[in-house]
Amino acid sequence: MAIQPPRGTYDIVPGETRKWQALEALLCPVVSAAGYKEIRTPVFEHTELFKRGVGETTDIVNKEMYTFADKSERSLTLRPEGTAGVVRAYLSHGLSRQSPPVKLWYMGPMFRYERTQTGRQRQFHQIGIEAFGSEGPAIDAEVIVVAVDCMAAVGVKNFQVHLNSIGCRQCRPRFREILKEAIASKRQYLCQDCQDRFERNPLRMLDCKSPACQEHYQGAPASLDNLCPDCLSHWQGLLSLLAELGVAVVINERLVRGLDYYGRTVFELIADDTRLGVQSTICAGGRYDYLVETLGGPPTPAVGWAAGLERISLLMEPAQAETPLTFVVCPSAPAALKLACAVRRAGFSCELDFPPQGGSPRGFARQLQQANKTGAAWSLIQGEDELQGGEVTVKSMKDGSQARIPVEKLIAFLQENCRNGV
RNA sequence: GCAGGUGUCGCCAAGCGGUUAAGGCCCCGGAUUGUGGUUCCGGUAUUCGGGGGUUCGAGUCCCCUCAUCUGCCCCA
Repeated sequence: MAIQPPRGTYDIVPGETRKWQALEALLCPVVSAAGYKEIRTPVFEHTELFKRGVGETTDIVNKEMYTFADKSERSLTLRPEGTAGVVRAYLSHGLSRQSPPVKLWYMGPMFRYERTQTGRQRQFHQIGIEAFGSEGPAIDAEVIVVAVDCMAAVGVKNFQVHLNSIGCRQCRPRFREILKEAIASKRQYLCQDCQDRFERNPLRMLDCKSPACQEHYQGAPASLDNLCPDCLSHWQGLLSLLAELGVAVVINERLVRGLDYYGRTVFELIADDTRLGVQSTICAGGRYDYLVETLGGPPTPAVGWAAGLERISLLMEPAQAETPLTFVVCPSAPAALKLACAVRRAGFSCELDFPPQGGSPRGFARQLQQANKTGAAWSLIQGEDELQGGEVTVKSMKDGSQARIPVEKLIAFLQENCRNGV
């Protein structure tokens, strides 16, 4: 084939759209039940929003953004994640003046200029929730439980909840220094990336994938041991709430997260499944108490997460094909369409035959063959005879039994014999 | 940005320098112009991702390019 979609993008074709519809249908009730309201924001924003929101030092901003100038030379960027835009909208619409907490959810495409591989593409989809205005650990716990419930709703089972606290404005700078001091003597043995991180973002050293680096970090100080009293009590409060709620967590003091705006609680849902390729994180989030302020709003504590729908989709079974309930078999195109429309308006799905390109109308047997191919449960046969007498023959495609009834009784017949529409 | 793998019909796939490019599925048509699912018959690639080159001759060898996959980095 000559014509391809751009690298990293893909079409969701009819065989797969059902799965996506199912994903949305399954997830939406979970977040709604928890009181989150859907918000839809633009897929592109001012570049500056992401630079300030996500952080200048992050890879996302440095090398992964789809940035372009519009015809008025404004610098715009296809959103690489959802939180910055949601916070912007939250401020744009004065939602910060609503009684807290303000709880929002979103779902849609995100864009990151990366090399593609299993579980990673340039246009991908996320669902996420954000809770603004509550500081206590209870809202952290709720947010995490909603994530766990979402996985249950879509049938994803093999995952762990990794959890950590990386401290706040008070204690993080101090911890950063403690960490640097502890590592300083080993600095020359670290990988190049970690040597850079040492200056720019020391915490990121801790989740380096290099086994050699990890060796050197054995026994390195953990943020959990260096929390200020407030952060410590928040952390302990969260742990006991999650225990109370029966959410098993793995305390992972190496968990840091890539985005600058996180503080205190950070967590990831990590799946163990080869279908994800080398990827494993299906949902990630945390607290970002300074982001609203950073973007020009009032100081507002906030916590949320985003989950990758493609990755979740990889863990789900293929959806069942869609099949019409009935299929009209009739030599007269106008009569066939008329009958099909009547059936459809009564709430039953109905298909009929259309001649292929360059072909002549299909004969009786061929139309029945089409009916069979679509998987229809019933054929509504209206040949010359039936048309004459204002009748229709209803044939079960399952057992071949059939009955000839007046057309007026067709809807009643379907209502009686076919329970749930479809 | 880096490292490997792959690219022959809508899908799977043979072919590995020599006249007209297997096969299967799907699709289309017929056997069967009022009864499907089985079966049988027939049809569908001037062309092998694209461009150069080597050769009497290339899908088959070489070079470049594009796309795709897997991994690194990073992330959902």
